[in-house]
Amino acid sequence: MLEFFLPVIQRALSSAGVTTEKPIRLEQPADKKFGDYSTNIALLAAKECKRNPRELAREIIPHLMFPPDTVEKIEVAGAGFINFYLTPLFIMRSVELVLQEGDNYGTGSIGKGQKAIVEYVSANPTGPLTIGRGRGGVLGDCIANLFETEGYEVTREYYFNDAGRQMQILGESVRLRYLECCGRETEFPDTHYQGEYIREIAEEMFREHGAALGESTEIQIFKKKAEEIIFKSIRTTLDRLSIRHDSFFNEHTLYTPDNEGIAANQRVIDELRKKEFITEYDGAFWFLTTKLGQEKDKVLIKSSGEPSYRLPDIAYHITKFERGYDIIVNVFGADHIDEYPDVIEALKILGYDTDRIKIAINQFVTTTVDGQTLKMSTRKGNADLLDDLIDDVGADATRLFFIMRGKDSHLNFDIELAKKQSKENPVFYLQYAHARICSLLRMAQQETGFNPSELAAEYQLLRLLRSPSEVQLGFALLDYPDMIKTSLRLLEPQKMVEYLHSLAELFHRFYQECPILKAEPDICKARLYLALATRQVLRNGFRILGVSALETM
RNA sequence: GCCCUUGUAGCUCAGUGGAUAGAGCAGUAGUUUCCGAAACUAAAGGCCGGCAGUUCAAGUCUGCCCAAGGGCACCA
Repeated sequence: MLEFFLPVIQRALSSAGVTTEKPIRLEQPADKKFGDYSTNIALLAAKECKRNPRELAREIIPHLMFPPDTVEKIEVAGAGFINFYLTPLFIMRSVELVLQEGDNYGTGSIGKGQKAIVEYVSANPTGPLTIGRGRGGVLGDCIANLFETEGYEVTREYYFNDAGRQMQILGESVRLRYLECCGRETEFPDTHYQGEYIREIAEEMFREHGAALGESTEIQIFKKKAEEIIFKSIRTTLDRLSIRHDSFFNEHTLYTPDNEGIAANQRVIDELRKKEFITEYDGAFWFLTTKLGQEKDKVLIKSSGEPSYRLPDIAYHITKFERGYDIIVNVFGADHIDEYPDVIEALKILGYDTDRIKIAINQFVTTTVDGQTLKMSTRKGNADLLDDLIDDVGADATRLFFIMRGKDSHLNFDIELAKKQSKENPVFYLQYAHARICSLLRMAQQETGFNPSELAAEYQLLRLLRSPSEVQLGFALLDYPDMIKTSLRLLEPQKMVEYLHSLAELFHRFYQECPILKAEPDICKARLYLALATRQVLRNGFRILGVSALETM
């Protein structure tokens, strides 16, 4: 609806000679008596022109030129709001629009010709995915979907490091477990990976090689094998949730010299040094963040000569700019929250446009069973695994639960609720609405020979739909494209979940109040149209969220 | 001690400086000769953590305080 209203309001303002710096905003008043849509632009502009807001609003209204049969009434209300009331016919034409555009309904062109990169998951292959990573993974996947829907060319990237110290420890952990398989006594340090999966990898190696690797202290072979197996398991888990990546970026490439013999990491050091933001002391190279008002400088190259994680992080982000992305989105968990400010500062110093970088941080997940919060521990490796959660509640519930709260909220994952087959469970409620429509259409086809594809000439029947529950449902359909834009702007798929829930609710009410197959033929057809359009929007929304549209339940 | 996030109905949560603060769930009272009741309707439920401030207008912005979670390495 933004696309419908904004140009009209814009033109009215200039034709009425009203100027304002403020962006025009269109909102849906909570109370329908204040109209279907409302804008406070007169209030905002009044301040700038030092005018009475209500007077100003009254002056603007005659300049609002809407196409015929669309806006029924325009009113000034309250302190100076301009409220718009749509005609029922215009609202019901949303049904026609939805059916004509089908799977494309809701797609937009904000990102046309632009490239976006969305980075998510990015877990190093040191162990199976945890539930916390899962939330970030689903969030990232949905955000990537939203960008695609708005016409961006999207790259979904996974950044990982298979060369660092943690990976050495991983290799060492496997080696020790392997020696145990060979019947040797070992001491397994606390600092090493405790999980059962380490033992499983060791056992597999023992099956393949017998005790032959026991004499070697070289851990490379253990590390390699562990990486291979763990990465495979990570990808299998992601696959179960339909989380895809089309690019895997190995941090190691940033250490490797390019054509000119200089590694990306080194370039960052060189460039920052030119800007006088690098100093060497205590045997290490420091990024002088104290010059930016921070308490401490940050180490970029340790005294051992190895880069700290910050250096490759900066170099990595530079590659995102160099690879020509217009929008750079990073999705990560709250535990990485302190990472990005330094990266951003460094990029700013180096002259990159950091406004193009958007960060989506998701808060932690706790799981509750019977109201009891399970304390998760990676060490114990118990209730923490994403795979176990998917086994328990299924992929659809896992995905939807991860994004049905704002990403900034700590998520309370109620396992029992996720399994319930009733309206309390939002996953169920959404899918039920879809299945119910499918069932209705199947029956319509049987009993009345209803064929959706043959009705193209009968859109005028929609004007028969005038009852509140019909009009409200139609109105909701109209809202879907704006909802995508809002979700995208806020990097918040939760908005979409909320919208779809209310859409499902409106459908259930309509279904309850309006007989469909028993209505007289023309009304029956019009209502089937409405149901069909609702199903289409549910499907389109489900696709963005990665939830399956079940035909029966 | 410092930084980030959160605090809104019994519970889980929406709320983009605007109108009488909204949903869902639970609880209460209703609704099946009838397309999926796996659903729907209605009433009820509030000191928006607290105190000050900015504004014509504050749940929303600012400051301080309280509480919960997370982060504060030459780990990633």
